[in-house]
Amino acid sequence: MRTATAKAHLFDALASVAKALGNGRRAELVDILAQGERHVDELATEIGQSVANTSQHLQVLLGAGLVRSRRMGTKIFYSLASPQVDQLWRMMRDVATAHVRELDDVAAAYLGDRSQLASMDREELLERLGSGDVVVLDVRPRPEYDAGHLPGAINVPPAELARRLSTLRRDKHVVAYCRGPFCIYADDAVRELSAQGVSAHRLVDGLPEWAAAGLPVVRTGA
Amino acid sequence: MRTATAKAHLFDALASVAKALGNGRRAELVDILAQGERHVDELATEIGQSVANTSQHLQVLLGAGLVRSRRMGTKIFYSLASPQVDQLWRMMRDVATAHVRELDDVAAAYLGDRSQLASMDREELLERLGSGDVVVLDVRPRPEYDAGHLPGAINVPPAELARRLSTLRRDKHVVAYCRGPFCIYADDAVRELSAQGVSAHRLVDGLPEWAAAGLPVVRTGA
DNA sequence: AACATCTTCAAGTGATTGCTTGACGAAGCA
DNA sequence: TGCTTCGTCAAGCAATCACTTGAAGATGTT
Repeated sequence: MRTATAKAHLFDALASVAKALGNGRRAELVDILAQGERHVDELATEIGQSVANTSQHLQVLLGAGLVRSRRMGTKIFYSLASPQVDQLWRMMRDVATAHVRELDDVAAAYLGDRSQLASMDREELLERLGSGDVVVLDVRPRPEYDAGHLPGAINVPPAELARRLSTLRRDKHVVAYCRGPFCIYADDAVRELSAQGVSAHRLVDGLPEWAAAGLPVVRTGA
Repeated sequence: MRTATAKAHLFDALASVAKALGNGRRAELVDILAQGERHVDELATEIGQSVANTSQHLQVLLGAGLVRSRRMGTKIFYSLASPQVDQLWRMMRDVATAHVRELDDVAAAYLGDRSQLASMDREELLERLGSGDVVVLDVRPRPEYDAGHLPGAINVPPAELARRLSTLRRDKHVVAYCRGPFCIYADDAVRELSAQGVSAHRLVDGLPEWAAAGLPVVRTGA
């Protein structure tokens, strides 16, 4: 076939998207950027890597076209190139959940035992929001909350969990959410609240899934 | 964070799916397996690699849980682990189409200029199928046709194109399809037919997209 | 202009990847 | 039992990857 190498190049180009996503640190970055734009320094802290290494991972994502960057003063903010990328990331997670052998084990090792953790899905939360006896807790870093959160949600960043949970009113039912199904922040909040005798549930999904379902999202600035 | 490495392991596991897809040869394999199960020897020929190398790529896909294998006599057949994997592959292609810079160029280098090529989408084909003046041509290797094809489609494997196209009846309108948007077989057929003065169109998508749209598919054996 | 902050770049490292070659294992057939 | 076919395994090699360290750019502030 005259075009054998051309065909190879084409499929290499198609696979380049997966190649860019095919690294744990870059997957973490995409998971964070699915919440909204962040600058390099924050991202480096979030994924526990050096700024230089984080920057290089971001260059790889940039090269594959999965993210954009824009400069704001000395900081450079990265964001997903489109909602399509978020959708791809979520589907990849679903496939991993369904098909990757060791996923249950490593998830349990990180998240702990969720079987004792009260959870709630979107439908139930929507119902109970109407009755007004529910407080929604956004357990993500401030910039992610600002970039978009559930209507009426209160932000309690993970770093402030211990300090602020005790000040929460105890007469209402608490539903906590964070980044998504593999994010531990809401788990921690629910465990802490339950230990204090507060009725608390974990929303099974995070903000990206809520937004992808076409449900309303509030932006702090706007 | 006590769980920093546990978190890393979790995201490594999630990224393992993308890692498995992140190679051009493996992407080709998935694209072929999306048509139906095939054995190693055929797959090696299709992607133009040695059997040993193809086998190793298949082991990687197997390790990530993206494919299954079953032995039939001396042959071992591989297939996608679930329709979800096909869906992921299609979404990845879409993201690449939208975001990978050089994709247009490498696609053009392999596929040639499609702007002069008459094409037809699913809706139009469905309409015209009712009127009965259309012949549907399945331009894929025989095993893929057998694994599932459009109702009433005639199989003309790529290797037999030149020999069989001239025998086709010329009083009907021909619509050719193959594996999907980046498959060249239908292009070749349409070009050849057009050169012979036969009215021919290329279905914009392939069989997997047809099946994913919930449209009827016929299996040869059943 | 000098300095501080944030990010990228460049070079170097050990580990992994993609391919080759040749040997080995498993099933079917003579 | 020996032969054939089909696929995997093992070793080896060049190329790439993920991370580190230290220097260099770019912007904003003093």
